[in-house]
Amino acid sequence: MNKIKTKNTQRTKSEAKAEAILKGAMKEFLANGYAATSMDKVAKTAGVSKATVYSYFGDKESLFNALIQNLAKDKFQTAMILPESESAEKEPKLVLQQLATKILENGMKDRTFQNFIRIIIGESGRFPELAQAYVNNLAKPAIKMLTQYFKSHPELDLPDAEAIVRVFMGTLVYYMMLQELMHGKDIIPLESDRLVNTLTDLITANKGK
Amino acid sequence: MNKIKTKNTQRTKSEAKAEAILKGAMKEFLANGYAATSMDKVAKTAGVSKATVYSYFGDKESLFNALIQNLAKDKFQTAMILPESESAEKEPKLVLQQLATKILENGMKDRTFQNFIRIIIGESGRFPELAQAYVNNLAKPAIKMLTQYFKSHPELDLPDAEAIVRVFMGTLVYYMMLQELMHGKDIIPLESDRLVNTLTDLITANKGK
DNA sequence: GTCTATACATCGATAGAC
DNA sequence: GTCTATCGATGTATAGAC
Repeated sequence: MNKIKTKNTQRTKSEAKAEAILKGAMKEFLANGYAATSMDKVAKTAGVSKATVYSYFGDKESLFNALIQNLAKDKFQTAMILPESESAEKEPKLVLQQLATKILENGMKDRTFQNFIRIIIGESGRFPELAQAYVNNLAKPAIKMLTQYFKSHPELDLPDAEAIVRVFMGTLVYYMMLQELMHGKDIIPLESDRLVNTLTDLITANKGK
Repeated sequence: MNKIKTKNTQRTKSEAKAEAILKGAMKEFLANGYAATSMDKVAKTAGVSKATVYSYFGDKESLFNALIQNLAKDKFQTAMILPESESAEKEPKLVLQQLATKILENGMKDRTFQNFIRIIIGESGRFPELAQAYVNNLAKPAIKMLTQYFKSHPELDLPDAEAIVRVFMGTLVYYMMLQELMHGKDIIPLESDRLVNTLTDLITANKGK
């Protein structure tokens, strides 16, 4: 039991240091991108020596991989918002409006998340596995969840739920991308309410046949 | 006249060399990103010495700026496809289907264009002016053109043409991004025809009131 | 004007002290 | 295990020959 305790303490210490390194790596990589981030900077920001960084993560590429996989699996999982439990009884148009508004609100203000998206896309050519980690851990669950919602509301009369989900998500992502990531807010302004209203109207219009 | 001729010849030569440098810079920057591209590599790919590159473009940042602005203004302007002139007489649903299909076809196969998008987004935090050049020269004209089309078809009964355009473009861009840029093709497959059909159906459904 | 050669800083990674 | 010190390679940028 004493042995176990000691072991746990050691592991905790190690994990604490590994976490400090990951935290420093996050700040630097998200701010400067992969190539422009030096291991010296990561070590200094993490408060350890460069040799310690290497002893924990092997090399720069492995550290970057560990960081991004970690962010995709843990940190930004919360970016996916589920329709609340009471939503089953509410009007679909209202549920979708609230969902879209929440997604936009969360995404438009979170600079860290925006930098995460920037680096994932920017490095998706050179680190395809990291882009796929994003797809698997963030995009795919969100799509599945929304698809399930649409399929559970046959009164919406949507013949292709999977495709509708892409319209829904694509509209919101493209808006965040143009207005925030690409700094288009003042060049091509558009109120988010107009977008959300138009989008949810299109989906719930019911084609009146 | 002789003087002028000489001057023109000189300028042509200079411009030819500047073009060669830009061509080399394009290959390297689009393949490796900004930070990971060295001026040595650019010079070698362009077939000139490094000093010549610096004498033409000052420093690395200026060269990158010149290149991306050039690509946004000239090379990828063609990525924007106009509805054909006869389209005024055709069914809107058919026009939109053909337009969406064309946009997807052009975007999904063009690796150079995909790398251009990758670097624009990836560097949009550190080079906001370049992201805005993309918005001004590529996104904004496309949006304006489509908005004009929707406004000229009142029978579609679209209360907010600007917002509808964002839905249209966003759906297509998000699809290209997930399937191609982020290598999600095999993880979350979806036939482009289903997407295009669903999208154009939504817009032309006419709400049957 | 265009080249070669080089200055000077910083990179990723490791050896060796403790 | 974690540090300091340092290696060789490579980066941006420029000086000087022609």
